[in-house]
Amino acid sequence: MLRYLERAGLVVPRRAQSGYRLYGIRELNQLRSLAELRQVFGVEIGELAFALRLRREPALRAAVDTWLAGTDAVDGLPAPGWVEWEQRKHERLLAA
Amino acid sequence: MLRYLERAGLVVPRRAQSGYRLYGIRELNQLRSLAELRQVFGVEIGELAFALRLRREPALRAAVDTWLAGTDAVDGLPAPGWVEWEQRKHERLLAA
DNA sequence: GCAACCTTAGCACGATCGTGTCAAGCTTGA
DNA sequence: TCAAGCTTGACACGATCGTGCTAAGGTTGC
Repeated sequence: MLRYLERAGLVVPRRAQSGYRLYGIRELNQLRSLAELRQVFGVEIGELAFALRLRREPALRAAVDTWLAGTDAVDGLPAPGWVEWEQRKHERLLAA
Repeated sequence: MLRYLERAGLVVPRRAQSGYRLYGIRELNQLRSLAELRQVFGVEIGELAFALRLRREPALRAAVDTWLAGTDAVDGLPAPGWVEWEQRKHERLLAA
């Protein structure tokens, strides 16, 4: 389990010269609050790792933000007839 | 596949009275850029859904931000001896 | 009215997740 | 030196992901 979290980059302990993992209070706190996050919000490990990626890769963050902006941008609009019409047309073309 | 994305809350088309899904240009754009996100950045569907959750649930966002702040906060510190010692002690106690 | 298309529900199936356990070897402390 | 404890690598195993397909039935357009 600890090695799994380490591979995910979430809780990475220091190493002694011998290679032993050194879990300090910092890591213990991370482990405790991670368990809380999972229990309270149902956050998966991969999801938290993704949030970490978002924070470390600005390009990814920008791309995701852009995508999400397009998602909930104009949500309450009534469907204009032409959209429905366009939709039919595109559906036909979607065979490709 | 489309129904899967819909259940994930990522691409949710309007519905006709009959129940038919109405995919307009907006949804087609979402689908296209979603495919690009996945291909370019290796983003999984669940991960994007999580980013959406982050944007919609402020409490979750705050909790995750706090956790991440603790993760990469003081990363370059040399290990003080007492941390190593504490680590031993806590390890003994971790049998519980 | 009928063919073509949509709906949901459900099963299948390989891939990955999350976790545990076992084997073989290196480290450490008394 | 020797037992206890750590390391990595590997396998196992249920659960979920991502995707496709089929079945049974409603909608639509000609």
